[in-house]
Amino acid sequence: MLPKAYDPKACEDRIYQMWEESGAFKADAKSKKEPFVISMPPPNATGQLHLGHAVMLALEDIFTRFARMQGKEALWLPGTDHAAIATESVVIKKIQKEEKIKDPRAHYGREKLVEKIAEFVQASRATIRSQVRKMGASCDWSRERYTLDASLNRCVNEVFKKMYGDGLIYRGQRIVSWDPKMQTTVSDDEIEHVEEKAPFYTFQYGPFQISTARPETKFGDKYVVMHPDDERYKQYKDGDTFTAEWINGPVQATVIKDSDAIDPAFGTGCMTITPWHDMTDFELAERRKLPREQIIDFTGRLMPVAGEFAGMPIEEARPKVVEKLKEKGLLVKVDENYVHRIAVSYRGKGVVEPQIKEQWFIDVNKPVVEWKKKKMSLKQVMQDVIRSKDIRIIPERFEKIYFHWIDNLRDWCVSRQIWWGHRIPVWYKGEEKRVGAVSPGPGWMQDPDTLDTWFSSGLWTWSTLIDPTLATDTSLSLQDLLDRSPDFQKFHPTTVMETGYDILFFWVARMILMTTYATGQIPFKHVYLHGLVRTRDGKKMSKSDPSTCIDPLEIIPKYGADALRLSMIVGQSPGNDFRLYEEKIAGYRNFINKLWNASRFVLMQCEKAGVDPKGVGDGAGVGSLSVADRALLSSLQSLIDDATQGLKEYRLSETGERLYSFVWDYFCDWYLELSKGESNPAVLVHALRTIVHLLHPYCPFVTEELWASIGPKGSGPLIREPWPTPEKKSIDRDAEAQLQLLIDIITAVRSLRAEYGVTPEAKIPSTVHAVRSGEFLVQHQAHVLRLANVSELTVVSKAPAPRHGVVSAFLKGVDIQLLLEGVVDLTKVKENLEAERAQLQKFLAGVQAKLGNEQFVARAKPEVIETEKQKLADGEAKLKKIEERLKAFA
RNA sequence: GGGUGGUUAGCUCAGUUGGUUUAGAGCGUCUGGUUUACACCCAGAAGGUCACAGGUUCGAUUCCUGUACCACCCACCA
Repeated sequence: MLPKAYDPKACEDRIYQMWEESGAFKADAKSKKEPFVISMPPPNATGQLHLGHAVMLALEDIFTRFARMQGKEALWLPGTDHAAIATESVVIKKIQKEEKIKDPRAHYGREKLVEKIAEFVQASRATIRSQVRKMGASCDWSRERYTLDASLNRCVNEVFKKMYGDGLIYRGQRIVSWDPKMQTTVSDDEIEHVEEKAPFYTFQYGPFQISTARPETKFGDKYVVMHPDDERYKQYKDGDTFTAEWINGPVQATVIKDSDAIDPAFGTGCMTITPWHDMTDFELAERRKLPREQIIDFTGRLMPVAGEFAGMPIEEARPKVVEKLKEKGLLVKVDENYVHRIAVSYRGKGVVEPQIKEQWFIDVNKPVVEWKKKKMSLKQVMQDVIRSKDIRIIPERFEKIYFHWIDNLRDWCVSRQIWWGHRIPVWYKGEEKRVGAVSPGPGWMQDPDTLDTWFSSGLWTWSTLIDPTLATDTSLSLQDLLDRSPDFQKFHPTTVMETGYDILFFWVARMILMTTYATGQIPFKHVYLHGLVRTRDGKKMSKSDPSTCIDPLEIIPKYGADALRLSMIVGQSPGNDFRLYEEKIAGYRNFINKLWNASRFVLMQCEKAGVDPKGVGDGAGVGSLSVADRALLSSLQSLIDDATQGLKEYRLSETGERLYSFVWDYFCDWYLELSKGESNPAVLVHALRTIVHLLHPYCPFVTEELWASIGPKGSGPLIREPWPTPEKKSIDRDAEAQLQLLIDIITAVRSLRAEYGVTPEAKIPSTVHAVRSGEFLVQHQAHVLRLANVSELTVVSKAPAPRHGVVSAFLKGVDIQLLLEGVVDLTKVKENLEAERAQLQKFLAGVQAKLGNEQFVARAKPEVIETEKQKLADGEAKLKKIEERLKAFA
């Protein structure tokens, strides 16, 4: 016999091990079955799993288990990401703290530091692996990958080479966002904008007044820009020169008229430019072929051009420069309330300084990509796959956001000045340059930079499917690798990419870019974006604040992985953030326990009847069915239908709720209660088996544990069981309607009891007393019941302590319709019926109008029209019945 | 500055192309209860002008327009 409460701690690890050893997670590339593939977004190998990962794992596991049970060849490929900047900065900080080494890069040198990072990553990957298992993730560990694996590195190098050959990768002097703290370039997407209040100074610059929040960059400014239509400056012409007294003496300055760079309504309407340290200024300088000069070095200190300020860090120099200009009488005014946004590195949190550097870029506008028999740019391909619906994003609104992002997309800077990552496969010897993974010979030096981490993760859906043994054969081309890797052939494109909406641009867009280019295929058919987990107060969960932060590793032992999974899935809709807190998780723990106890009850009934639950065979020995049995079997069919349809359409929350409500509100509260009068063990077992199947993707552990007790003899684990299909022959709407009527009557009697204040001591028999007295009427919907008639029911009730007095009678086959006779208050009934008729007629007219509407019919899906027609038919039948009954009154 | 989402019961949220939902759930609150699984339970109750203002419609929480507040994203305001 099962214990009184479900204990997840005692089962989960054992069950997971059983699944893993049974080979159920392992996908077969030779299988003839339709593939279903998810590439797990690889967690950063920098530490621990958090709730964001837990949501991802729960969602993807549900998709995968459902597909597997549906008979698809399901592959869920797990892995980890080397997370270049993030990892390097974590390890450097760690060394600084633990080993008290100020500059770990200088201290250890490249080779040794990379080794140390690799060690750290090894440990972290092991932690993550065990944590993913704790969530019950049914992923194929035999195919686990890591973004720095040799075979993935091969793919990175091959793609780089191909892009270089196509002229899509180029090296150039461009303005980039430089993180002086991490000493590397960061990409546009790795920048956060933080609001900051800073004094906004206006200075006299020759005859002009210019404003700036960054006077320390202004040493080399020799151009003053204004809008060509600005009336205030119409006496100046483009190219006019003048001499202005400036920070370190007079400068020769030139007037520039430009309509793109300047907003005449802002400030004084004119500005000086600093092309080396400002994006807009850089672009203007590029257009006009203006000279540019570096003012701030790569460590964030002023260069010799600053004269007496040279060598000072920015924060120190700024007030001093202002002071000097003030002394010279050039400070016009200071706005202390000015608020602007400063760029901060997402990872290192250092203030980003635009700098001009030689970097590697991917050209997103060059139309050299072969796609659908046309030459397109990377940008165009990225737009095309979404616009043509090759890839569908869920929820759809993110498509708009995606397009907007692409419209503003500029060339992607892929080189990083850090050591942890894929080394750029380019070699130099004097002026010569070669692209390749290995040195072309003596005297060649490899580019010291590494690639942006998203370069390799952009290949994730397919680089993970390349056969690692083939990847060692350097004679093969990229196309050969794709053609000859069985996994790639079977499992690509993947089915669905499930990830947080926060990395739509970072990652999803980049996978589309890299994969379409490198393989000629889309990386995935669907993108399912989940929301971010927040605290009860709607704040972001942060590790730095443990009071608000829920750690999945503390929750799982306490409430079980199943409860955690449900709490993150039900009540959550794609693309929207959701709040998680302990009471919610406890609520689903209660549900798991309810299911557990319902199963105990079923097993007890079997024992009582001398039936072996494992011996219950589908179809055989069911015995005679009561109305309640038929109603249950019938509603199970619609449940299967709804669950299947819901999961197919990724409506996980709704489907979870439907299953929850079926189990608790229907199966437990009604069917099991009715079974206390008289039970049919075969039906009980059959129903429970179906329920456990349908719930398995959501809560795999408890259902698997129950399956061990109720599954047929000789059956394998639940994870391998086929998904239930509805049986038409079990559908019995009459039985459902009759049971519903019974439920309605019982409910009505109960509320009657409450209304007349029957003493609590009287408990259930009080219902009977009330009924027997014949004084009370039950008014329910259009029916007014005289309870004297119902009193008949008590006679046939034989249950020792009937919880629902009327129930047993029902099971004995008393025709419920009889109860409706002997109506007392005829006028009331008539009124009710008439009201119901009026409402129904109105409704039917509405539905008819809808079906008659051409626009609706043209736009609606066939199944929607079907349901509308069904509504109409049902309504008309009901109306007919009402009419008949009304006729009786005449 | 541009864009997206949100605003439904004390709290957290559902609500599938306008009507059979006189607005639903979970938690919390209150009342009553240990009954052949389950107190991680059972039976009930209270609690909502579906943010506001207009419009379309026979009918709007649902569609349209505007307003307010909240959140997020994007952008080169010096």
